[in-house]
Amino acid sequence: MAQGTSRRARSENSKEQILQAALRLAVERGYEGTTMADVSAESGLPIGSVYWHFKNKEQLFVELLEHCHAEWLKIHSGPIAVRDKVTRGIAGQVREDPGGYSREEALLKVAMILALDKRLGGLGEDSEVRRTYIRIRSKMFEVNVRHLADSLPGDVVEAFPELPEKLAVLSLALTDGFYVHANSAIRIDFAEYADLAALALEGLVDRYVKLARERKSISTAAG
Amino acid sequence: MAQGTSRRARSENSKEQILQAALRLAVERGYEGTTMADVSAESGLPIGSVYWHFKNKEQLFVELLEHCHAEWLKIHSGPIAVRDKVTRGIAGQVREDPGGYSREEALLKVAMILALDKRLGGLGEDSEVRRTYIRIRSKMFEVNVRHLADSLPGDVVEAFPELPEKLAVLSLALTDGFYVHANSAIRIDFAEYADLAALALEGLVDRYVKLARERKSISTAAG
DNA sequence: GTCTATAGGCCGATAGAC
DNA sequence: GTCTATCGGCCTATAGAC
Repeated sequence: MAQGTSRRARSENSKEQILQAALRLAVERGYEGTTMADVSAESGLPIGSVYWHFKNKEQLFVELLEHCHAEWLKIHSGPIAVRDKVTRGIAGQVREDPGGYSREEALLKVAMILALDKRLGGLGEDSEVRRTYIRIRSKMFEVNVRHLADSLPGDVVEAFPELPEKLAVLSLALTDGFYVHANSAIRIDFAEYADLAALALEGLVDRYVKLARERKSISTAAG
Repeated sequence: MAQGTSRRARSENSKEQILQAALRLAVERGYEGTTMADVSAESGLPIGSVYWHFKNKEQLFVELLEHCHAEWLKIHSGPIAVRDKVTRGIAGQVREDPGGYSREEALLKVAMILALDKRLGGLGEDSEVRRTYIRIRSKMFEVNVRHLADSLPGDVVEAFPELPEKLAVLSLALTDGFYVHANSAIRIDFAEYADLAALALEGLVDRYVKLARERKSISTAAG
C-alpha cells in the first residue's frame, strides 16, 4: 500500500476485497457451499478480518446483495425494449466468463442462487438474507416494469395498463428458466433461443397492439 | 404389521418409507438442508436403518431421483399439446399442497432443487447425484420432444424438424422460470400467466405453420 | 484494525448389541 | 434387519495477542 493511504481507505479496501471474494464463491457454490474460511482464503485476508467487517455470515451475504443491487441500478436506467430485455437477460445468465462476472450479471446470478438455496442462515424463510433478497428482487422488478412501459407504444399501455407487468414477469421467467437450463448440461445455442424467446414475447405485444388499435377505431367510429 | 407379512416385504416397506420421507424433506429443504437425522426422524425409523438400506446420503438421493423418474414416466405417455405442456408444468411447480406433492410434480420439484443445489455430495459437478440428475433430465427432455412432435401438424414438423425441440426447451424454461418466481414471494396469478405463456408459444407455432404452408405452396407452384 | 488459535455445535457415518 | 451410542471432521464464531 502506498504512502498516504489512510487507515480508513485501507479498511474500505479490505471490505471490498472480501465482498468480491464472497461474490466469486457464492456464484459458484451458493450460500451453504461458501464457508467463511473459503471467503477468507479467496480474499487473502484472515478470517478474523472477515468477522471484523461483517458481524456474521448472514450479514456478509445481506451486504453482498445490497452491493450488487446498487451496481445493477447504476447500469439499468432508461427504457429497454422487450427484445433487448430478454436477450440481454438470457445472455447474462449463461455466459461462462472464467475471469469473473460483470457486475450487471452478478446480482442476477447471486439472486438466483439465493432464491433457491434452501435453509439460508439456518432457518429458511425467516432469514435476513432471504428478506433482503425478496426486497431487492421486488425493486428490480418494479424498475423493469417501468422501463418496459416506457418502451411500449403509449396507446397500448393506455389500453392495457397491466401489459408491462405481464411482460416483465414473462421475460424474468424466461431469464430464470434459461439459467436453470444452463445448469443442466444439455448444451444448446443460447443466442438462438434468446431470439426465439424474444420473438414469442414480441408476438404477444403485436397481439395487444392490434387489440388496442381495434378498440380505438371502434370507439372513434362510435364517438 | 399383520401376520404373514414376510421379512422381505417389511424391508421393502421400510425402504419406501425412507424414500417418501426423503422426498418430503428434499422438496422443502434441498440436499444440504436435509440431514440423515431428519430423514430418520421423518420416516420414524432409526438412523441405522437408513444406513442399512442406503450406503450413504448420496446413494439415497440417487435412488430418490430414479424412483421419481420411474413414476414420471408412468404418467407421461402419449402426445401433449404445447398449451397443456406449459400450463400443466407451471401449475405443477407452483401448487402449494400442504399434504404433499403428487408423484408427477415431485420429480420436477426435486430435480429443480438438485439442479441448483451447489456442492451436491461435497464435490459439485462430479457427484453421482448430479450425474443421475443430468441423465434423468435429458431423458425427460427427449420424451417431451417426442410428445410435442406427435401433437404438432405433420407438415410443420416435416418442414421444421427442430421445432419440437425448440418448443420443449422454451416450455421447460418457462416452467422452471415460474418455479423460481414462486420462490420469490412476488404473488401473481399463475393460472393467468400460464395462459399467457401458452399463448406466446402458440403464437410461435402459428408463425411456423404459416411459413410451412407458404413454402409448400411455393414449391407446389414451382413444381 | 489485523491476525491466530480454538471453542462449541452439527452432521455423516460406523460399531456393535439385540 | 433393527436400533443406539458415539466418533471424527468440518464450520461458524469468538477470545485475545499484536
